Amino acid sequence: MALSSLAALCSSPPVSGIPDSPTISNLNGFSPTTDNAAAPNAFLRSYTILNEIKQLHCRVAKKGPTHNNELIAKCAEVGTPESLDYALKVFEGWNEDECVAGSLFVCNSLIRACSSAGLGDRAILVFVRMLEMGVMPDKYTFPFLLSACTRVSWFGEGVQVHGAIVKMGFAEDIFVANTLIHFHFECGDVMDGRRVFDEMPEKNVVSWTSLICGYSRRDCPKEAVSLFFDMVEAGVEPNAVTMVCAISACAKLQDLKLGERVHSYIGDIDIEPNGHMVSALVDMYMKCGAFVTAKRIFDNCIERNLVLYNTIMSHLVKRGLAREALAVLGEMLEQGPQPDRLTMLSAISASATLNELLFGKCCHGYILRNGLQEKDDNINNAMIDMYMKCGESGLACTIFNSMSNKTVVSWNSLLAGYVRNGDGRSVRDIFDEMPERDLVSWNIMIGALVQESLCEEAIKFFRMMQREGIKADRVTMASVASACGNLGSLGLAKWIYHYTEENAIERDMLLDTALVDMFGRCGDPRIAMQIFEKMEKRDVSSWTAIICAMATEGNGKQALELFKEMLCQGVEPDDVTFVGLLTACSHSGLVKQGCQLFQSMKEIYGISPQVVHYGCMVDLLGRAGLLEEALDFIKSMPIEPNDIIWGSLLSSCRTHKNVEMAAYAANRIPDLTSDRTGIPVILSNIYASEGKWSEVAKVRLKMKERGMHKVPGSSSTEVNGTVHEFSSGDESHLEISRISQMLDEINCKLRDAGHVPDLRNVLLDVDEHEKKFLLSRHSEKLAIAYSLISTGQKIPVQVVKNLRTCSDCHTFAKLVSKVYNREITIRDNNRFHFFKEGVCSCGGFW
DNA sequence: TTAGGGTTAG
Repeated sequence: MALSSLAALCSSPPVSGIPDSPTISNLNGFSPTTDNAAAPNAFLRSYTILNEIKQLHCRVAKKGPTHNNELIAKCAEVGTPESLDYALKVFEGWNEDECVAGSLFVCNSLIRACSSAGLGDRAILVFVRMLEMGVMPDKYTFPFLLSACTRVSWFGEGVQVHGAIVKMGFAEDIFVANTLIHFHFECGDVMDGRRVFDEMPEKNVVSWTSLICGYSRRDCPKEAVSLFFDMVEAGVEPNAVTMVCAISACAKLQDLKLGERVHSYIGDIDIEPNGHMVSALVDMYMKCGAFVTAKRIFDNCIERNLVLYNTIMSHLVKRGLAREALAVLGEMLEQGPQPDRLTMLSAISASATLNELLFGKCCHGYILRNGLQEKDDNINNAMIDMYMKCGESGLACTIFNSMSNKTVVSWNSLLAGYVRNGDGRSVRDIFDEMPERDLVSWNIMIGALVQESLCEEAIKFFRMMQREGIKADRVTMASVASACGNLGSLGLAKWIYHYTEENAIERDMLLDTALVDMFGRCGDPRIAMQIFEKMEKRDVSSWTAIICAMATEGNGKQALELFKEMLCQGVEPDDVTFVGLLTACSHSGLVKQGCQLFQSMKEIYGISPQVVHYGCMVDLLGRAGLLEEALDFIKSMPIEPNDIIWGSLLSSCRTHKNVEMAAYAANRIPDLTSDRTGIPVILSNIYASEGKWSEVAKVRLKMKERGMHKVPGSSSTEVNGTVHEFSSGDESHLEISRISQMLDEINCKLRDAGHVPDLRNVLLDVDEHEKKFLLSRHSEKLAIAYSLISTGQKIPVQVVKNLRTCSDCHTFAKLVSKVYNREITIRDNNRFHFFKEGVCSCGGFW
């Protein structure tokens, strides 16, 4: 469809770069071209009246000044800026002789015309001038005048007008009071507006409607709908305008049931739905998620006006149905009405979603030819976004630089574009350069840092944002939760959760899913489950997050149960769901179930396994000790196994102490220098644990030659909000003597309980006594000992380790949990271990 | 004479 619309959208084919400059034909303000083509009758009428004005002007010149009143009234009737300018000039030249009967009518007409044309300041000038000339305003003057004040946001002047109304005794006039309600609500003075309504001796449908509309527009849609029912109760019958206001309030509340209830009144009171009402209904049903009803109302409406088209288009784009939105645009281009700036806003947005650069450029051309960008910064902002999404940062910058009024949205669009296109340096420069930063700017930066896995930096930015007094929202908190999940700090996770509750941050599926994921990764699957269970709506990401939370906990059975429930609820799994499921099986030794799931991925769900899924399978078989099967699986893979696959097999060889296969796997890794997986370290550890020190020396020499270093083991634990970090054999902690004493006490108790240290975990060629000492000072042991001496009996010990925990530390933690009756959690670089009463949740699968 | 629908960036 996009291409068929191109011809209609472009008067000339687009060229590379920015299309031609605008050419707006202008004939005394009336353009006989496209602008008036949609409303030929209105145009002809205006044109006829303009001719009449010209004739009148000739007569005035001949007959003298008294005909000026007639001239002004005619110009006001035309209502264009040019005719009004002319009328105002004539009005300025008024003298006292011309204050004849009928001048009040002329003044009122002129004020009304200026107000309608958006020339509120002129309307007020006319009012001042009429007072100077001694023409006394009447009850018709004030609604026009207040309306003018409202339109140009001259609230101070409006309040003075209110004073004049009271003094002159027009306050009880129903028309004047209705306009006052509207005026005060538009100013934001809800209380004053309400007072006017309450004090009215007599109210009509317009009074109620003004109040309902006022509350709705002032972000009090609940009150608006409640007033609608009060009005019905009071026996005042709603009209079409009331219905539009009430429907619009339901749309703001996104309350489908309420919307349907209000909608039903249209039938009850037998109002013929007009264009305004249809647009409001379509908008309401779309905002309430009733897409089918909205579409049906749109399809059934024969006389589709501009606003209706714009409403449906913007919602289609928001729902990701960009092609359908462009199909609606195609209909408009064929049948009218002519697209305006809001149509083009949606069209640009659709082009951006679809990556349709050519179509986006055509929209740009149309916008320039019709001068739509001149009065609307949003259009330029949307075009910056569109060009950025299409990867054309140069064109986006050209528009940005050409803008005389760059708003924070323009800067944010540019910033988000650079984040998307991966230019990290520019991102920071732009952020620092921004004259003003709002919530969205900070969200873009925090999101970008999380995307780049710079999670500590993301948390720092969040703190900076708080210091600057910017209040976080659900988007901020979802990014922060994601950062925290990567860091694995349960203390921070709890703080983040508490922060969202304390600050009443609006919760949605995105934030809830991020919180579930965060608690899963930070080792509290119980809280993850509590949040998940309370979620009203869950998509595939939410289900995947809870499945992964169960997987890291080692609760494979529950992960599989959740998967079943997810399928029952009609949610289709994706590739990430299967990573969670296969990991869950792997961590729980559910080999058979894992193999079945892997099989079903392609056969039932049509998802082709990627290298990550093959990695999970190698892990699943390897952990269960099925090393030969794992090797056969690798050999049968349809894709080339990478270092992660071989690294996974290597890890299993370490656990199950198969040195020969480890050497075989290590030799399959094409380039040991691409050390993302710590493969040489694992290999040297395997040799060391078997006492093959000459092999260890060879691997370490290779590592040294290639400039690679073993990452030292380090564990951290959080005590009273402070993170304490320990490396292996670390003696730098201020309380090291107490920690050592505690470790000695623990070791005695464990020895009494029959524990024999597994010295194969000491990867250095030293004597047995030294080995025992080194083993007793592994970083996780130091962290556990410190936590035991610094926290109360009931507080669980939480340790995060950067590498995989060794078998001796694992046994140590199990026994400590029993002897000291304390729950211990260790999150290593692979999974969680929950120790309680001498048992670990991993069941030996690590 | 008064009151009404659609708005870009994370």
